[in-house]
Amino acid sequence: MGRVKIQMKTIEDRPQRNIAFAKRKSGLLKKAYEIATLCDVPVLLVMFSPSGKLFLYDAKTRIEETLQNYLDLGCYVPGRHPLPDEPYVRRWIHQMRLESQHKDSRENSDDGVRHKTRSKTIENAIDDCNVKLANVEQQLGYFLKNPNQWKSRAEVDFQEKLLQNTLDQVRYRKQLLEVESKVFDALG
Amino acid sequence: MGRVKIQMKTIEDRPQRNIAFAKRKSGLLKKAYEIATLCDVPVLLVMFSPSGKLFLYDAKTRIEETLQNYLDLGCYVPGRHPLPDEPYVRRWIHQMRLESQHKDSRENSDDGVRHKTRSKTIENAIDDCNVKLANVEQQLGYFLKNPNQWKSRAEVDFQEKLLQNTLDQVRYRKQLLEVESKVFDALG
DNA sequence: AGCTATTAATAAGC
DNA sequence: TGCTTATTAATAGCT
Repeated sequence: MGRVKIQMKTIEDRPQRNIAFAKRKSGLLKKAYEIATLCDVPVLLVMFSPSGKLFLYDAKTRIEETLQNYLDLGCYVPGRHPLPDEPYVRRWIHQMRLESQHKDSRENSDDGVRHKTRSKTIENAIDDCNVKLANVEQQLGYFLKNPNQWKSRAEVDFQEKLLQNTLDQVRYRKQLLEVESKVFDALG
Repeated sequence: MGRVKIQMKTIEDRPQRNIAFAKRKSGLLKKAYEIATLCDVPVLLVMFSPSGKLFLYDAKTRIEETLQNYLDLGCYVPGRHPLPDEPYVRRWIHQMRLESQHKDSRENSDDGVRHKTRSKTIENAIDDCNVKLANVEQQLGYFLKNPNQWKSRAEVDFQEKLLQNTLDQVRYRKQLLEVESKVFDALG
């Protein structure tokens, strides 16, 4: 939508490409904001400029908003405020999860076919998934807690193995779902 | 850009909201594709429909392409670590984000030369950390707000993609460290 | 899922 | 870097 129609291929001229990125970046961010606002849905947008700079848009969910507020109010600057009440946060997160589950079970209008009636097998698979989730959270927590240790080779190796392990678990989960899905379709 | 101008607030009528989402989703995906193509930049777009269905657009990053060959499977390492401490993690993320913003305000080169000239410096390693930070934050946020959505195949796929991405980044970090190490040895 | 009247984004130019 | 404007592109309301 400019003076001329342009071809959809990489703009060779670097300065021109940077200009196009700058213009379209703001347009894309605006569109992301608009759909998130109008439709009340979570949206995440990650872009890198031609020079490698990171640009993020993250339409916050209630959970993140409230958690962020909680942190901003009392716990942002280390040492300036009492330590955060972690048990409270955990209870609260748990509550939000329950509400989210309830919400999901009520709404099903977009694609109609998302989940058929759930079998016992799939119920068990969900339990299994929750166990994996806890495991993943543990590992991710370790990963997040030790940013300073990314400096040494040994620790990077360790992080790599942890992540590989987690990835393997997710892939295993996917395999399970594929098999279960086939069985479920065959039976129903 | 319709018959009338609309207010930027959540559309209350559910069917209308779903229609708006469907239309704008395709528009946003197209825009994401266009900026990725025209400007040759990595773009990741994640959306959830009003009913919770996942939509993804992921233009391959250069880093992922480079590391595509680097895929040798690691071994199983069971992790025994304390539970993640969300408040601490979020404080840390917030702090890193502020530092990153401050850093960005000092630099404004967007000319596509940064990668080459600074590829082996500590400063670049810090940039790399900031990229990791953003991704890890998204992962943590996803884990926190979508634990119950691991039921569907699409979302497990998404988890896999996120984890693979993080793993690739750690491996990239390892490569950097190896190069730096060699340079250091060569100089001293 | 298609169709237009409109509004919105943006390619060039300044 | 940012503003202007001729054009193209997206989309709100209808069908």
